[in-house]
Amino acid sequence: MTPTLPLSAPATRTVALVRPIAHPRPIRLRLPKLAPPPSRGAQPTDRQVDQIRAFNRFYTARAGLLDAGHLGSAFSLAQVRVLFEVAYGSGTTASDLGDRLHLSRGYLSRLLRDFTKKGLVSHARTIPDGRFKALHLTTLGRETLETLERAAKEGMRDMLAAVAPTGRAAVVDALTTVRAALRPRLMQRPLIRLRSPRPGDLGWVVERHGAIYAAEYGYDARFEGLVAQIVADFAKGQYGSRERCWVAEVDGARAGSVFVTRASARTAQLRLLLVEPWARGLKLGHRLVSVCTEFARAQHYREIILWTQAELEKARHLYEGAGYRLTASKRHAMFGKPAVAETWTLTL
Amino acid sequence: MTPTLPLSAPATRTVALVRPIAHPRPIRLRLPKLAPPPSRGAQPTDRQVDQIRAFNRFYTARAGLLDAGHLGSAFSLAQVRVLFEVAYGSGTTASDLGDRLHLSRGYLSRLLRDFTKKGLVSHARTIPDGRFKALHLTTLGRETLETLERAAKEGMRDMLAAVAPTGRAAVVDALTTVRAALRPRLMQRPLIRLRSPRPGDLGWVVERHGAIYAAEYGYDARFEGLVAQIVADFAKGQYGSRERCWVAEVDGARAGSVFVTRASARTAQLRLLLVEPWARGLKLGHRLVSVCTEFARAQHYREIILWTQAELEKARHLYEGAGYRLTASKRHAMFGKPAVAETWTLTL
DNA sequence: GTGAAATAGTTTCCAAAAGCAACTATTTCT
DNA sequence: AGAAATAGTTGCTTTTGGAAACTATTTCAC
Repeated sequence: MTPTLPLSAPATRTVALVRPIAHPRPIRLRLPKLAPPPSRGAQPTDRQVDQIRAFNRFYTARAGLLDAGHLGSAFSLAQVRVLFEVAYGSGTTASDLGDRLHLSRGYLSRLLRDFTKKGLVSHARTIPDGRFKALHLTTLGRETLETLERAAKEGMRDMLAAVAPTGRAAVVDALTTVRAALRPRLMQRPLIRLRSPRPGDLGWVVERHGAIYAAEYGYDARFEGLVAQIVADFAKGQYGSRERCWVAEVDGARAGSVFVTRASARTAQLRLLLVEPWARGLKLGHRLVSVCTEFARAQHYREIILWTQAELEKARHLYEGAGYRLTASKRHAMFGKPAVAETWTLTL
Repeated sequence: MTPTLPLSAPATRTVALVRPIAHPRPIRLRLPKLAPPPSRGAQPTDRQVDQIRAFNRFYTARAGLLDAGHLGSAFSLAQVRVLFEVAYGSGTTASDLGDRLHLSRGYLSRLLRDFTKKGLVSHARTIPDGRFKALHLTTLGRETLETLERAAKEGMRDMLAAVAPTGRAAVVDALTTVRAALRPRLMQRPLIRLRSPRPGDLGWVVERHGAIYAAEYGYDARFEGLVAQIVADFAKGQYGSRERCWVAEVDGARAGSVFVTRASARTAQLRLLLVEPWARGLKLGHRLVSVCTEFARAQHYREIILWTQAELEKARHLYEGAGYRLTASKRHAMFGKPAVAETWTLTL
């Protein structure tokens, strides 16, 4: 499951060299000046760490405390967290709760006792194993939590309301992405969805192709431009429902993309298959390729092709596993370094 | 300071209507299916608030506590925060500190007394107003903090190291954007920078144009495609150093863009001027337009033009203030609704 | 099966964390 | 000059939350 690169014409594009002729300033052919990508080794850079810490100082004080809704209520932060966890994972046990909230067994026990006394929580020794006590919120408990939640939501709503309305989506998207990316591996199965593009998604595809291929393979600005061209052509909608794009979401955050375009009346082309580095290993690439094959079949294409680069090892495996076969290859140096472009074909 | 829309040809583009001819399935001309933008009123939506809260629960427990570096040290969270604030705003007073950290005066006083006793903090009654005491870290204090910071950095580094290397930049970018967007107005002057594009930035320009104009003006997918086309052309680098792009950063987060392209040998064109909604009111638009004018002059263009839409009120004012004059206008319906495209010109 | 070890939860005891209100020292405002 | 306000300190208090000893149940080894 790797991003892969079904891109435009493998034929070497001739770049017109413009020589200074009659202009006040000599014109050099120069790619739009793209500052070099900040190099990234195996370890996060100091700058990255500093940026994250700046965010933490700024954000956690503001949102972290505000978010519980305990301010102004009769409950402490810890109490609210417990109440919330009981509600969320109804039927959990005390020790499970302690693990999740990092509270000592003793303290937690006392908190729960108080809640029981106040009639917010009920616990019954119903589970096969008699040592456990399954925790549940009573109706009163749910109502109480409801109130707290309302306050918390209000706080967050106010925070977000301070941002210009059309800027809010950017904030929410960003946080969702962070959450998905930092999600601990193997913790719980993430929710994966394929959906149609929304405004901004086409640009996102360009951005991520540009950033990821620059970082991983050292491709230069021309590559990002090429992706923009492909996306622009797609957006023209020239071939109506015979072309299509999907965006893959992991836990609500954009994590991948793929396009099917019309190469000819009988040939479909899979393009711009991408999987975010942080979302690899979830079989996203596999699902994206599959949906393309299905679509191409449903649209009565006779075959589906794709262009990729030989160096994209994982992508090649993916295509091979999906039934594609290598049908052509050609050297080129389109993106700033020698490479081999390949054509793969799947007969439908 | 508003985003504005110097975009492509105001002439109405003829859309070829393809009629079903000899194909198994009727081909309808259809824009790539873009799901409608989630509608946003004056208030943040419930979904947005929920997403943010999901992030908070996930993140603040993890990073907020980890980030102080107090774990394993002899200091409590509060102590580290105080130490940090003293170092950061050297010379502040105790009450200022209390406000920022939300600690009671009494508690804070005691913490500071302990620090003084341990020789980490010095306070002198040097300020004109003898009631205050200016706080400073001693050399020992700085060394101590250094150690704590190192631990904190290590924690964050580990967290980030769990993300695939090429995905880290996305996480950092996202958090930086959030911080910039939520920065309290009027609190402190943000750091503004104009820089050359980096990999991914061109795509970002497309994305933000698509998302913002869809939300604010209801433009459809064709608009985003058009932006992609402009960006793709720019990336071809056909006119070398006579074309240029700037990305505006606010506190390290991308907040705006502008391009100058070659319309003809003597005419430059300002394009894709954009200011993120959350960054408005910082004179970003003004600076972006200025830098274009300067560049066009330096490149010996005779005039600089731009295309925009009549409905973009703030942008028009911006251009007018920069010396541009309206030289042509034309009705069209390129982006899903009737609009008036305008050409503005500035003779250099 | 039976005792030993392990696990879930409870309780007691205690230390640290942190607020409150009364206090001093200085400044500012009549 | 005296009153009111502000910065900081100190003593007293409550709350928070951990450590370890304790009970109840289950599982494991023999």
